[in-house]
Amino acid sequence: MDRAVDKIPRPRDVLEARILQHAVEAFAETGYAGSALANIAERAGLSKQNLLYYFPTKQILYQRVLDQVLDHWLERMQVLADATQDPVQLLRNYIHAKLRFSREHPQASRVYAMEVISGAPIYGNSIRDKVVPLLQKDIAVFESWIAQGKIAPINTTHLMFAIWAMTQSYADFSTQMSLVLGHAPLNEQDFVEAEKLIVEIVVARMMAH
Amino acid sequence: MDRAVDKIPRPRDVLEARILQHAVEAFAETGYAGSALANIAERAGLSKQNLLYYFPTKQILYQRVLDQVLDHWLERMQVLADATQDPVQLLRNYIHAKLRFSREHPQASRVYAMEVISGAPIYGNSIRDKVVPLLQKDIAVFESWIAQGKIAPINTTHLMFAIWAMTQSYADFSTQMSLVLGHAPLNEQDFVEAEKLIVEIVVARMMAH
DNA sequence: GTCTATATCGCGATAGAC
DNA sequence: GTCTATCGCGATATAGAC
Repeated sequence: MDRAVDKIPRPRDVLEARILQHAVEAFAETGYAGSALANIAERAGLSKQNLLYYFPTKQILYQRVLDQVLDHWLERMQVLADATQDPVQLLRNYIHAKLRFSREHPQASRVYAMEVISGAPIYGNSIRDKVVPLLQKDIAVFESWIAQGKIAPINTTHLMFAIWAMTQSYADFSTQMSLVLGHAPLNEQDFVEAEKLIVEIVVARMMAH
Repeated sequence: MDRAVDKIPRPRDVLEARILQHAVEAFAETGYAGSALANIAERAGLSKQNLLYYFPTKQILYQRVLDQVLDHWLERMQVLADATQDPVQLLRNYIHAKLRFSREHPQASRVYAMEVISGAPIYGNSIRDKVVPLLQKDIAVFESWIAQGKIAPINTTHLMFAIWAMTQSYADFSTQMSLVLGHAPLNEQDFVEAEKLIVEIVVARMMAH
């Protein structure tokens, strides 16, 4: 019976969600050490002391932020699991999904990127346990396609790195891209062009013989 | 006459260089706000107060670090300027040079990446004045190749973004790559495989008709 | 759960002797 | 140029009233 009640969002849940949302923004803009709890609390509309009631330490808040980022991302990246479609279409869907995430949640991508660039001092264990197995699963899918002769042989691990890098960069390096393109922020057309190019160069190699 | 004397590295120059070197490492590991001057000074073997004699403020030190990173990088990236070679070989050289930089100076790449991801709050003007013109010049080279019918038509700007992202990621995301590959740090063979794949997928598209 | 008040600390930066 | 000493600030975190 308690379970039934738990399904209704209590004030605590919505408040925690609001704090987490503003924490993502802050960490993306100024990093872990550069973000002040007082500033995050102010954005979320409560006192710093009150924020510490919900998240006892800064590090716990940070880990919860990354948990949410990762859960959200992993949920959206299950595209390759659908084995009913052909490789090219699956890869299109995969690139599309990853680019959409970069467009719709750039701050989430940036917080994760900064953690990895810093050597993942806090979140390394979770990356090893949650992200790496998923990447390896996707790499295994590529391998099976090659074994079945559906695509040309290729180094699947580095292909995955390449796809990851190209899609991720439209969130992480959007500042630099905007300076090159002459407008900010990146718009829908930029992402359409990006997807077109990434799909093209990846598919061109996959179909090569 | 004074000039002749200046060519001999004075103690000040070598000390500043040593400080900058350790500052790059610190900023790459913990970011701007997360790095303490006392820690950088300790790495370099002098007192915090003494460090502040050479670099009056933390921000000045940080900008000098980025200046050095960029100068070094721009110097190495003049590959496309050589118009005597054919496009494919030039592009190979370009990718090779950028990957070498990621391998030999990963910390430099990471400091720059974190600054860009954060929205370039401190170094944005320098990026606009020094990096963007260079990228646009390289993009113009691609355009000329297309105009001359040497390579297949393609969105050159996003092709540049793609090459940048793929090569850059071998410095910035090496922590995650090491977890996937099962060994750290990345070794020479990893970079050979990376270069092979990046060249393949880019060239495959360039030669497509 | 939210508030006021405060403890405790590390940081960047400065002053001044030598 | 290097040293000792210290200022002033902002940070995380805690204590306790309501």
